[in-house]
Amino acid sequence: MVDSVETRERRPLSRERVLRAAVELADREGVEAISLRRLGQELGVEAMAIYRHVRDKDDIVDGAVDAVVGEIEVGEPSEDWQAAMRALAMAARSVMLRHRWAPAVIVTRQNVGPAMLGQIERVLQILRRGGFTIDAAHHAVHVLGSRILGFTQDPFNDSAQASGPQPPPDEVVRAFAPYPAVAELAVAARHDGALGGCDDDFEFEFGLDLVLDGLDRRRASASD
Amino acid sequence: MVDSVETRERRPLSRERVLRAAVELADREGVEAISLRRLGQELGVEAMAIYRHVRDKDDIVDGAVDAVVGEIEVGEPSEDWQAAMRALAMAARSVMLRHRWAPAVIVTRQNVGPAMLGQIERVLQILRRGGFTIDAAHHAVHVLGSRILGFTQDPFNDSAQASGPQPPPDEVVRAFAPYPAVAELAVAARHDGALGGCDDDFEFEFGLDLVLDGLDRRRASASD
DNA sequence: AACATAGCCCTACGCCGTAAACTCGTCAAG
DNA sequence: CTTGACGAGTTTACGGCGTAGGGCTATGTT
Repeated sequence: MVDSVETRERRPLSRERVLRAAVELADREGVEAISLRRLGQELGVEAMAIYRHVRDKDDIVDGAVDAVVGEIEVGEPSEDWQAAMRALAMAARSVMLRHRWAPAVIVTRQNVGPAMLGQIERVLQILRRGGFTIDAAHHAVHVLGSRILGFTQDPFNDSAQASGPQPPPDEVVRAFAPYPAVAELAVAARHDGALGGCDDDFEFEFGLDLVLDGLDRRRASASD
Repeated sequence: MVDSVETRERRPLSRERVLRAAVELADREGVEAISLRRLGQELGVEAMAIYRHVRDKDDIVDGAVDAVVGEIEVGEPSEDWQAAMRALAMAARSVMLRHRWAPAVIVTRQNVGPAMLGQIERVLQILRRGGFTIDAAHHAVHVLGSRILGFTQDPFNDSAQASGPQPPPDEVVRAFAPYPAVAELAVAARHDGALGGCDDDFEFEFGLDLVLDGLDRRRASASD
């Protein structure tokens, strides 16, 4: 006897499948359209079934965002760091244009998924290979992240803000094992700032002055 | 006979009072805490009473955001445009630090309230007085807006995206009457870009190159 | 005195996220 | 062949959400 329709066409659910559906739904109808009932409907399943594969709704949204960030394609980076960063930025932009809901969501959440960490790693490697000091690279990530790349809300926020008992350096290194440049930065960032994290005020003024300088240089340019 | 408690201590509601309560509530418990029932509770009133003074919930959130933007204090701007912009940016930052929920919300919404328009107007005046061409000022607003000032998602988006029948220039001018520099820009922006609005791609690359240039100049600096 | 209006309340509807208990097919151990 | 555990999915229920629609009352106007 043949399998019933239900049995045949219901491939088992999975985190992957849930997140993919969430991204597609957000692409079609905006982030607000993401709800468990709606997602279940989209997947041919009751809403609560989704909880087998996902912690809660935030986990879905964070996961969808990280999936989008993961779409940013990475070729072998050019030798010239500016060219490499430019290529990465344009790749990021084209992805964000495919998923217009994503940037706004990224800004809202401070959660940093693996794909995002991977991109930060890539940026740091490009910069360090281009001759940036750790500090300079750190500031560069802040400036690039928020506006240009559409990700980052620095990953060390927790250790920085909490100011409670900080994990020992080697534990930090282990947590960031697959991301050596990020780990290097994480350790370096603990030595200076009073709280061991980023000095937000400094990063803000760094970016501000960078922009003001750049604008001054282009002040009189009239071409569009 | 004395007034009942209800009659005496219930000053009439007003849009002002609702928005102020919304800002305070968001400051205390985050934007998500803003709900009509909760707001009513906060104001000593049933939820539905709020609808007499406000269109809907989005109107409340947009209004709260604009109220926050309106908190940015503006002294007489310095002669030096860089100093003036720096002062404005720092003022904006200090306000945003008082209302940490605001920047993320601003990014989400493309609604531009009067306070926000007023700030854009101020920025444009500073820039034009500093010798910027209209075009250069336009690009500068884009670069400054999203990261540094925490507002702007350009105000001409509608006319740019819609690409339907555009209102005649004089109508645009009238809509922006209290904001002469904005109006000037709005008219200028219609002459060039294929769609009569901003060329998003250009703005993106402009900001990108500005940042890359600036970073290159600071590449080797080691101080934090 | 008659009525209009403003300001607020009440009820109800269809959404939402999620806790808890259920069903049911699969499969290994006895 | 029975039994029992287990995992995936379902069902039900709860409290909260935005808001449409209508009702009540106090005040002001004529």
